[in-house]
Order: sequence, then C-alpha cells, then structure tokens
Amino acid sequence: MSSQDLANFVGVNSWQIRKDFSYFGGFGTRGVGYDTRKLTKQISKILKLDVVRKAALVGVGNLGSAVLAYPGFKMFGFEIAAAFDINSKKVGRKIKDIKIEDVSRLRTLKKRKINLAIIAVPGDAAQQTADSLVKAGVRGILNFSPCYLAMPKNVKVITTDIAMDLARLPYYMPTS
Amino acid sequence: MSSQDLANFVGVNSWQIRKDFSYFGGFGTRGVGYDTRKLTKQISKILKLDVVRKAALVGVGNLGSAVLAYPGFKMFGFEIAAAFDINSKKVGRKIKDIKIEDVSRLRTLKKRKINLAIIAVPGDAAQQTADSLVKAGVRGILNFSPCYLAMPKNVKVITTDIAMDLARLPYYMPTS
DNA sequence: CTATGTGAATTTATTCACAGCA
DNA sequence: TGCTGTGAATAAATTCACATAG
Repeated sequence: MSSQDLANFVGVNSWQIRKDFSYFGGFGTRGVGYDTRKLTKQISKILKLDVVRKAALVGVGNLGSAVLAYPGFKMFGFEIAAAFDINSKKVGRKIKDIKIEDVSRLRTLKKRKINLAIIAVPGDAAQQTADSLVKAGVRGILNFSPCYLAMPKNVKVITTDIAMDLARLPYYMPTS
Repeated sequence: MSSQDLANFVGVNSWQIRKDFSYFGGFGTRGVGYDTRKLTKQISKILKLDVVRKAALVGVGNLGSAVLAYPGFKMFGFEIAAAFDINSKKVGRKIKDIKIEDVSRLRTLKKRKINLAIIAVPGDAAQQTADSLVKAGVRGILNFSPCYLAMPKNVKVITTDIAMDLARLPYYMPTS
C-alpha cells in the first residue's frame, strides 16, 4: 500500500505520511509501498500499544457506564479491569463482569498493576480523585471532567469534555 | 486579572496568552490586566458561542444516554433539542424531557432549525447517519464512532473516540 | 511602575522536489 | 519505472524583549 493510498484514507497528503514515518525510520519499500501488517506492528510499538494494559474506571454514572459498555478498547489492547464509585448503592453491583468497588479501595491499584485510569466523576470531585489515583501509582489519566487537573509532571493527563468538543464546531461552520 | 494569572490557570506561559489575544485585538488594559467578564464575552463571540444553539443526538445507546444526561452543554449555550434512534423499542420513550424519535424523522431537522448533530451510533451505521444529517441541513457533526466520515467540505466533522484518547496516554508514560 | 501588545529572533512544522533504491 | 525517504525551501508557530499606554 502506497503513501498515497494511506493519505486518502485519513485525508492528508502523501508527503505528510512519508515525512512522519521517516522520523521513526524507513518502514516501506521503494517502488512498492508499505506492508500494512508490518506497519501496524511498528507503529503499535512506537506508541507503546504493543502490550495489553489494564485501566481503572472511577465514577460509574451515566458516562462511566457508557465507558464500561464501550467495546472499542480492546482494539488498542486495553482492558477495563476495575471500576470504582462512591455511591454505596452501586458498590457491589456488577456491570460486564466488572464488580464495582468502593473508592476507598483505589489504593489497591498498585498491587493490581493498574497504572491507567479513567475519571468520570462530577467536576468537583475530579481533583481529589486524581490525587488518590496518583498515590495509588497511576501514571496516566483520561479525564472526562471539564476541569484542569494539577498533577506532578510524571503523570500524563488527557482531558476531554463532550461539551467542549461540540463547542469547537460553530467556529468552523458557515454563517450563523 | 493579568495574563500571568490566566496562564497559571491553564498551564501555559503569559506571553502565549497575550500573543494569542493580540491576533484578535487588544482585550486588556496596560498596567491593569484583563476584565474577565468582558474577556469571556469577546471570546464567546469569536468562537461563535454567543448564541444558543440546538443540537440533535442520533443513537440513544449507552453513550447516547450519557450525552443526553450530561449537564455540561448549557455552559457553552448548547441545548440537545432532539434525539433519534433506529430501535423501535426506544422510540417514543422520554429521557430528560426529550422524546426519542425514529431515525426516519431526521429529515425534519431543517424545519426545526437544528444544524448541529452528535452521532453515537455503531461504527457501521455512522457514514449513512452522517449522510442523512447532511441532507437534513446539518453543518456540524460531533462523531463518537471510531471511523472517518467522508463529507462535503462545507460540513465540519469532529471525531472523538474514547478508546483512542486512552490510547494516547501510554506514549507519554514513563517505563513500560 | 505595572502589565499589555507587538515587532524581531528563534524554533518548529509543512511543503516541495528529486535522488536513490527495489 | 514507481514509490520511498530526505535534504532544501518555505511557512508557521513560539519565544523573547521592550516600547508604550494606563
């Protein structure tokens, strides 16, 4: 498959594909193109997606439940291996083979070798949740709360807010 | 409030704040700083977030339900004004004052002055859903399906995938 | 005196064009 | 001959430093 083909798939130019790949080495064969099977493996390795990783979910509300039910994680080698909530009525319940635990048990994450977490709690609880996660050894946080999280810099945080994503649209839309 | 204060809030440098603002004009007062009230209004106008906008949701599964329940939209002046699903068991049901309609009724969006939509359907239905939306006059789409949508270029699409967001974390995390 | 706004310097990213390998 | 990989050229973004307004 040529860089032109790849470019068509993702909507960029062919030279962007080639230049980007070149920063990590030569992935293709001149005159032929790229072996997509090899390419996928190499990129997975670069992005550190070549091992199965366990992640914890904190906050099993509407959004958290949707996260638990989302089938797309295994495509990237992720497994939601634990779920936590502060609501005692939810604790103990099972969703998709995951038993919901009390947030006090977040400290067990280190022993369980879970160093990724998804925060889906109300905004005013996000910072303290994040602090607990870091204490428990978590090094990467996907934050669905619409707020900035102050974190030590050895912890990577990605914040994503549905409403803010929607808010980006009007700017690019024609006329009112 | 000074550019330094604003910078601290969002975790960037003060000159980045000032430079970015300067591209749109002088928002502050020398020696004093920025009037946050005015600033918010001016930025809202630039981002076209100064009017209330109606959006439609397509796909009321786990993720769609979470979207309907999400309280954060009104902060940006959005209102989820309609919800659609293909499942006849869901059609007619009410969630948060929104009655779920059959997808065949997507064509009514133009009359209802709704030109923003959120797609939360399975990946294999995303493209045709998007096509229907465009036919109905929608000009901005927030796409939660993990796939590229081919669209006329007067339609702005923002695709966001929970799993892909999570997948960005390992690259930045230290060791293994 | 203080904090903005902005030219100038620097760094980074994008685009081009083609040498070089299969 | 065809398509990659990459230097060189161009464009854009970031950072600096300071004149200037309040």
